[in-house]
Amino acid sequence: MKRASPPSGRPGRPVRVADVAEAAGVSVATVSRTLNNKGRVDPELAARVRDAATRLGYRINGVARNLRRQDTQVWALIIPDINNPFYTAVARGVEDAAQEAGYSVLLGNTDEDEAKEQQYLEVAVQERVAGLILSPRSTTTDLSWFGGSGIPIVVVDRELDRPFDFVTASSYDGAVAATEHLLAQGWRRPACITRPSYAATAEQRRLGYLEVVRRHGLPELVGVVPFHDSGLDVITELMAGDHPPDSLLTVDSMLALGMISALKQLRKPIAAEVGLISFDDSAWAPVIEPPLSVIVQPAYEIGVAAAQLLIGRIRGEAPDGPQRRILDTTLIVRKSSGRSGR
Amino acid sequence: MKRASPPSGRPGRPVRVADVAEAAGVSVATVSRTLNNKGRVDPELAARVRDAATRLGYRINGVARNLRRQDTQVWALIIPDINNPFYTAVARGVEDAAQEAGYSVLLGNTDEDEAKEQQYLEVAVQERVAGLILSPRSTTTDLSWFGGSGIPIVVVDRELDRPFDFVTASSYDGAVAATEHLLAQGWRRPACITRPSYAATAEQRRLGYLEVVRRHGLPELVGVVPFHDSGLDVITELMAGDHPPDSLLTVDSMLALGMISALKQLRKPIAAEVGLISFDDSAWAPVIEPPLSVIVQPAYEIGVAAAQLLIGRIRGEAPDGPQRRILDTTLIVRKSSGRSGR
DNA sequence: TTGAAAGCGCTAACAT
DNA sequence: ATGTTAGCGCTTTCAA
Repeated sequence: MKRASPPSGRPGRPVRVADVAEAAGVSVATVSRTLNNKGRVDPELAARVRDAATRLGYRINGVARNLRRQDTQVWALIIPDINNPFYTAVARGVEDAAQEAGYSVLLGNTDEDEAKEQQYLEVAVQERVAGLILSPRSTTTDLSWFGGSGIPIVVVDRELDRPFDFVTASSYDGAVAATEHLLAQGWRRPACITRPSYAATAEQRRLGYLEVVRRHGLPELVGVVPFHDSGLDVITELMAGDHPPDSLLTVDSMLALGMISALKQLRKPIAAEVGLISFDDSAWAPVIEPPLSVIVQPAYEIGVAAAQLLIGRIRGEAPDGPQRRILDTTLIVRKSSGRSGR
Repeated sequence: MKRASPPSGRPGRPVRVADVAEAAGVSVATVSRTLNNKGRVDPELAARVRDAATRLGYRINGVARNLRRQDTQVWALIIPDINNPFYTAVARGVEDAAQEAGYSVLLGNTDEDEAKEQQYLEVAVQERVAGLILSPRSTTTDLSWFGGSGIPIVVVDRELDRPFDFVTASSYDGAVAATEHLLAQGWRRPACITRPSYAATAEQRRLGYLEVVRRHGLPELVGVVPFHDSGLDVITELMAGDHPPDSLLTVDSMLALGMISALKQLRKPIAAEVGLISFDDSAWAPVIEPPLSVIVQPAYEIGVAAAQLLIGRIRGEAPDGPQRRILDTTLIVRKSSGRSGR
């Protein structure tokens, strides 16, 4: 099969500025200036250039431009797992805002794996991305070597133990509100089903929960579920123990699903016998029976805010110190957290 | 705040091969050869080079490498919407396989918008990506101009009307199986709730459904729901009509959720009064009441297969003509499609 | 306003 | 085995 190639120019090879220049009868400098709308250029010449460019099907070589300009139009977005609906939404927010500002985004999933995380960071520097948006695996993720690259970083969702621009939702407040809501519904033994504490958000939620139960002199019931696990074992054990919880706060939607299916298996009807509320809303939450009460994080907006901070840094318009944007969570009361059938 | 910079080298600027060469007391060629494991190089010199590189914190400039090699390590993945769990899974498959083969992926969401799609295609050529994986908005998406770029393309999920490497699940067969399953359960008036026909998969599913109802001499009940709509209006109208369906086949999970919530509103209990089966499995499908019967597409595997085809093309190992990989769908019978309470 | 030419950082052909 | 150097395609001084 013959390889298609644009008219004129070197056969089988992409068209270059030089080809356009030749076709338009001008110098490469004029072509560059025209196509970039930089400096003054005679309207007539400009027209000839544009005409030649479209005629030849010229597409600028971004790699060469980037090398020359010492700059790229690409961001890296490194997150734990795009399959988690929360991160999916964050990614959309980032992507939409990036796109609008003329950037593209390289996506990396770390799967809570430190090696993968470092590998993606490596790619980010090598590709000389214009900026990085990172949701670190752990509060202690190593970015020391990355600092020297001069690439601006915005941390999302999970905080680092070093100061960076940072966007997240108020996990602590959300957990406090959720726990208090459970108590207001009449539950007396709420438990918090959470993730390993190296994830900053999970830890904040546990702390928020703890604050409330302590203040009320209630027992501290915490179940820690590894990532990529829905928590069946943990809840089964908790329920079988001497002091089973009467209600549950889960820190992500996967855990909520895990609890729903576990409680069904344990024949503990939700709302009737055990209250349930979870972080993160999703399309199915209002549809299931009983509808799931949730604390919503503005995930899309978190992504957008991160993008905006990054743009500020890239343009050098941002203030010197690290900036923080803590977005509010919202409590959406549906049926699962209520106390019915008693 | 002073900008951190690595020891030695030009202050405040990234370390280059030349800096490493100088520090190691060798030529740039030797540095390049060492770091790329190409050609023979004296072990002692190699050691000095590696030492200097790590000492200076050298990170290769991928942009320069790409320009020189006329090649990149990046793919573009252009899909309708990463928020759709099906595409999320495809993206993970692509990303994992890409990563393993040493590529990174640039993500673009088109939102079924032709302009955005063309814009991302433009970015892909400009960045001279090594390959493109595309789920086109429409069977007629214009790729004529893209062909000349020489960038290999693999089409996923939705077929194009022109021949390209293509990976999808057998939508037609899946729809046939689902519809037959509905009939086997005793339902007599299955309807197909689908998407606009320019999306090739939706069209295949409608056709599969049609084949079965025609063969059985049953009425053809089709509701077409625009993208980004859950179908409440369509189902309400269908149910209020003279010939309401007694069961539903939906072509994606968002539609399934739409039907579930619509049927609740219409007080038509699922399974008891109307059967439901949907394309695409999800984490919530087995958990809801009644558990949702589904036709599963191997979404992750579709992504992986697309990546493999792409790698074959890039390496020039693939056969000349376009290749097709049609992966099987699987029927998972749960409760929603059964006929209970009658 | 336009053009000539340097040079971004790297690899690879060529010379040693 | 090692070094020298051209050149990838572009932008941007600088000179005309």
